[in-house]
Amino acid sequence: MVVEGRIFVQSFLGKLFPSSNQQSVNFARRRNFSVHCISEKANKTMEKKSLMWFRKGLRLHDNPALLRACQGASHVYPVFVLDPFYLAPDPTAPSPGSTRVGVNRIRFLLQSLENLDENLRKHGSRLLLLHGNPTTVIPALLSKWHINELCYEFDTEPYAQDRDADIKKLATKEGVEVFSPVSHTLFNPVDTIQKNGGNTPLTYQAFCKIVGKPPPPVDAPSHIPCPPEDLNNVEVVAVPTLEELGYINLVEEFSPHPGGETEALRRLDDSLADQKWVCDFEKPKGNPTAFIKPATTVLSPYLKFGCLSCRLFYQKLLAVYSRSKKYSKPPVSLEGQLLWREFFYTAGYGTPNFDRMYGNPICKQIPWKDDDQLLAAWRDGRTGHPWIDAAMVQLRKWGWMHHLARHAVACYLTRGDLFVYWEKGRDVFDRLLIDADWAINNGNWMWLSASAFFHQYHRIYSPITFGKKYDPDGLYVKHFLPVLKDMPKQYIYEPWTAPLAVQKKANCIIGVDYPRPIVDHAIANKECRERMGQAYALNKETGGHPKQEQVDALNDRLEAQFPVVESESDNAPSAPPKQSPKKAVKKVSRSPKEEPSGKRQRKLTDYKTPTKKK
DNA sequence: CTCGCAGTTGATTAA
DNA sequence: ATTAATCAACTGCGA
Repeated sequence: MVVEGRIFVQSFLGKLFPSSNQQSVNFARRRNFSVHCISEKANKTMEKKSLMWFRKGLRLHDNPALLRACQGASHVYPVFVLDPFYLAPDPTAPSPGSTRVGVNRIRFLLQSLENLDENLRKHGSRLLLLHGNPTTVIPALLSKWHINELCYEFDTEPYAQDRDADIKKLATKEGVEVFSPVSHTLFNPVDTIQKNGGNTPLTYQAFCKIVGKPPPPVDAPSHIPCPPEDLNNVEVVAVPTLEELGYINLVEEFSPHPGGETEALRRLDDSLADQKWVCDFEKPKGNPTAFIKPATTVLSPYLKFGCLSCRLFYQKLLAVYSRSKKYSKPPVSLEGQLLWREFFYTAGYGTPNFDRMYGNPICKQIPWKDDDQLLAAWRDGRTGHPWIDAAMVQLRKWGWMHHLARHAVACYLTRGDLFVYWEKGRDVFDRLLIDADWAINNGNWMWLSASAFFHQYHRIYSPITFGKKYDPDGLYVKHFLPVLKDMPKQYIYEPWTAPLAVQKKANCIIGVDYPRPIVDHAIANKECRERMGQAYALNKETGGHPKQEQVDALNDRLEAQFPVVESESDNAPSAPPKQSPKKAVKKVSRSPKEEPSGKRQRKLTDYKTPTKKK
């Protein structure tokens, strides 16, 4: 994959006019000529007509593909192709959105497109929006509009690589010159891997040593030749509204982060204006429960869609640093965050099957559970652990949560408590996050599940104490889980420990209005660590590459060691769980003997009381 | 003033 | 980019 990628990229970045293609050579001569006589009444065939294909990179600033499209062109056609599969409502999905994407990210995309159109119109141009599958639409447009240059930003994701390879092949065959520069990332992952002797750097340190300084951003084009009035019967559409796409009666709270280049640049300047905050920034010290004013820049969704150039961000950030004698450093600094992004892009580009466990050479092979009930409880914010559930509700409603909240819920789903496949959690994030980014999301899920990059599987975030240490009053929980808004703060992270009278007074009966915890963390995390220990041992024995049968066999042994017991009558003092049968409380327990709820209850009651002993 | 006790803080460590 | 247990060191306070 790496080798193929390198050859592929060099073939169109290194040589602008592949000599193997006679038509391109001819075109190159014509184009050089046309630059000189552009103002003359030149023959129509000498005109350069460029199609600027937007995918990510939804911006005018630092957009080398757009800049190139504009150079010496008589017409530039700025195109975005809306894929109906990406947009169409899926009524069977667990939350509003299409099969692939939650409604927040669709909305963010539509806002970004609207803003891109506005910004193009300020230059006398406009966005040409079409519905369809880009693999068929783009080649059709090339011939309909007699395009002779196709420009788009290089994209390293596997889906994009395949799509772009097909389109480039077709375009080149038709004599269309293709220009596809790197501008979504600071560095070209191809170069970085090459600099590292053909090996993908798999530690942050190694990566940082290799890369050096990124190139500066390029200017926005000063002049954008407009597309002609006559589009040769090609139907373009206005940016649709959510309602027009079929999203009606949406009741969910919307993301407070609107899309668009203009908003991105405003937020960038806002964030960087506070020099002290920028220079003191240390990611691990951020407060994941801060939600009115988040503890980070929240520029990630703008970077994901390319509303904001990471190179502009980097340049402006270093300008702020240069005005200060002291500032934080990677990996924890803001610069460090941009480098983490690059690190995962490079790892994702250079690693086969980066988005899977099987067939992924850097991923520990672990017999995770394929338990849809546990997964659904986690996904829908009804694990019974308020800190986890609040974070998952924030994800669904806002399409965003703080990095450390992502750590907490990812750890909980995988190696910390539920032991469910990291790929299942990855899918949920990929659908709901407005900043969902293929490389970063997969990289972080492997990190948090101790499948790759990070291996200290004993380091488990507590679903009770981790949130509490940042927000002892539980304001974050109460905002996203209003059912708990009247629960006294000493019980807010463990409401099942509240006496029934307290639950009644708070209008929240545990097991009725809010679920009981689906696992006892004290027991579950112990079991998870045991499972991880055995899985790591198997990986070690087999040189890191156990066969699938060996993983399955270990799974069978672990299932025998840790039988799943359905809870019988729940005679805890705080009322029986009624709710739907789907919510059957599953307990993870070392042995059935430990099951009596009296004993379990005592363990779970281990919280600090404010009362003093005498 | 000192002692004992209870409770806190911080470093260390094992899981 | 962890937590909980442990222990030494320390604090506050009443006797």
